[in-house]
Amino acid sequence: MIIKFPNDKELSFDAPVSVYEALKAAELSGKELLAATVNGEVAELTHIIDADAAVAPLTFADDEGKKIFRHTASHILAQAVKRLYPEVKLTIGPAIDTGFYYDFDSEISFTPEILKSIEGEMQKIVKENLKIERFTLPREEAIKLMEEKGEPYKVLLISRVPEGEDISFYRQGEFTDLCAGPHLFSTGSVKAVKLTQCTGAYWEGNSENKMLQRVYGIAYPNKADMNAFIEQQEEARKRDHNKLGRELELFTTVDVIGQGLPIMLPKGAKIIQTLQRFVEDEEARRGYVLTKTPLMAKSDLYKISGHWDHYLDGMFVLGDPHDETKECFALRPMTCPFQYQVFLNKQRSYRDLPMRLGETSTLFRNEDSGEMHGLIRVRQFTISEGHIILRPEQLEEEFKNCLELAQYMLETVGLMEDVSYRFSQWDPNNTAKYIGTPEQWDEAQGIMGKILDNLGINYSIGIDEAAFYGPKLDIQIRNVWGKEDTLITIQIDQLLAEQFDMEYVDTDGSKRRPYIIHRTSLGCYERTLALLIEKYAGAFPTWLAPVQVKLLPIGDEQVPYAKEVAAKLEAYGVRLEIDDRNEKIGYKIRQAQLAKVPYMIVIGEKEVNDRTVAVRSRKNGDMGAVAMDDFVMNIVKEIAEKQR
RNA sequence: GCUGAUAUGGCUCAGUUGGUAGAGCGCGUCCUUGGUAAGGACGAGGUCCCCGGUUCAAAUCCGGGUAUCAGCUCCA
Repeated sequence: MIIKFPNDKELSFDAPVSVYEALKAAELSGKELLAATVNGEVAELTHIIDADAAVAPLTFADDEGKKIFRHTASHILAQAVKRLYPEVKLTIGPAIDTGFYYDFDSEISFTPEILKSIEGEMQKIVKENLKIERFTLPREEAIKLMEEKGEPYKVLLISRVPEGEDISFYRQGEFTDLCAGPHLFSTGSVKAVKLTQCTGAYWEGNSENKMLQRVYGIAYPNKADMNAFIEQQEEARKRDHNKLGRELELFTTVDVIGQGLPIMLPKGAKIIQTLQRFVEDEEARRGYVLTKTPLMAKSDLYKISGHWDHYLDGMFVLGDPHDETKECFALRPMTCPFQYQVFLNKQRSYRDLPMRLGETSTLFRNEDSGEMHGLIRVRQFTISEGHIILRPEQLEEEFKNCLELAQYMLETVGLMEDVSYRFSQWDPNNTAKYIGTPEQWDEAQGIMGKILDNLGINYSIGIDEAAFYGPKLDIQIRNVWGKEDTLITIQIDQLLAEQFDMEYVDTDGSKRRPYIIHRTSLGCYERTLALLIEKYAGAFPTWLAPVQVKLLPIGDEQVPYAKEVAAKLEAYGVRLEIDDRNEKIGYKIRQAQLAKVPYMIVIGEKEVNDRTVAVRSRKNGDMGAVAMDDFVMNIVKEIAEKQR
């Protein structure tokens, strides 16, 4: 048989060989070798090759290599836990993007000290350099083995494997775990390992199930790589909007106001106002008309829309919903049913369509108490909301326009490069969550899928991620920690139009049901601000910066000229501050730098006499003396063009 | 909502086995200051998250809230 290798070697073997032997023969068995691919399939080093094949080595640099490495680390964790706490029940332990975890069912909770001791035991197991051996058992024997070992979760997992299939196990030293693999050759390769935290996690991710203890860890082939990762995490922490946003005095929270209800401080409010004006102006340019609808309504409205049946838990209800004799209100969690009343105001003709309604809309959602997070997840937020009511044949064109608008917004604020798309669909097995028939869902999803494919959007599919009334295109943004959140969503809805009995008179005089696109231009401002803080580490582009220019007179004598420069800038709407404190100039500069102001102007005697300003830009450093009028015109231009 | 942790002046944190609080930065006044993490002197500022309990005595121990953080679940 002939084996091909990526280094263009082709070797011939007379008898079956292990992957390791084959790679060794091809001089590809370096110290970094972790596993391999055989004809593209991941394989362990002990895997035996008995036919022609293409074999390539896998190291930690490969995604698959990382996965195998981390998964093996999770087995070492499980082994260490079983050594120290034999009564703990094992469940599952996969590799994840940043490391690995293992879920345990344990009576005692793993405190940081316990984690430390488990980590110590793991290091022992690594030193012991235990061989990791795979073996299989028939189903019945596999169940017997796990029953003997007292692992009920493993028995459950095996019982789900189809009859007749052999079950694979991995043994390292005294420890045996049910596992599909693959794994490393031995425990000795995991040179650097650290347990990072222990938290609760539901068995099988279902909040009805028992809560297990999830131990998270990271693992690397060497200490240097691990330390580099830890350092990188610390850097990310410095950009964390929840920390930086408070330090830069953009927002704060107050106990007595409550969870998920941030206070926008003047600087944060200024950024949001800038974004909001940008969005509203751009929408007006694109044919949107402005609406302003109430923040609350009687339960009657939500009963028609379906919110009362499908979203009641998410709403703040004012009054007693069970008292029929009194009016009951609820704060709005979405704008749709309110804005539809604009369309319903009079009889509509096809000539009115598409009707593009835009509103800077404040919404209220009663999130569970553990869900709130900085500006990312809040209970009250303001979104660039809008609904387009249209004829079916206008759907594709309008959808495209919505996407184009969203992309233009993201491009302008600088978030476009962190974007991914998710086509959020309903779950036909979870019909209680949704309104409408399977036929209607198939239709709406079919249309949306076709539009997305026509546009060439590279999307993932999220099952059971749809809104209760229709499918969504969610534009996801990755934050500093690599976590994804939905920033923008564009949805196709035919069901709420039906609930509200919306119709228009078509060209032939017949009445037809419109389609509706729910969409946002730039998502909700709180979340957008959070992502921007992290994106720019607080150093916003000039057009967004709450303070665009800081004037730093060197002494009292220079203050009048500073005020003259300020007046000139302010006449053009430039946002500025004058630091006229009695401090050394170096100190003032330092303070302005900490505040991440885009431009600072040091004004000394020379500048006053020459009618110039000594400009120091955040981006370009010391720019020297510039004629005052030139500086004013340049910064005005930069702001107007929204340069980054 | 669930699991775990945390809560001390504006910020970052000390506070030893329970004996009613400290530092640095920041803030204010005055002096001094022409250049990138810090000139000097003086000063103000704390219901030690809240409510109960134990105790002669609670920032410290216990219970219940509230808020914050990490994760799960849920969501823009």
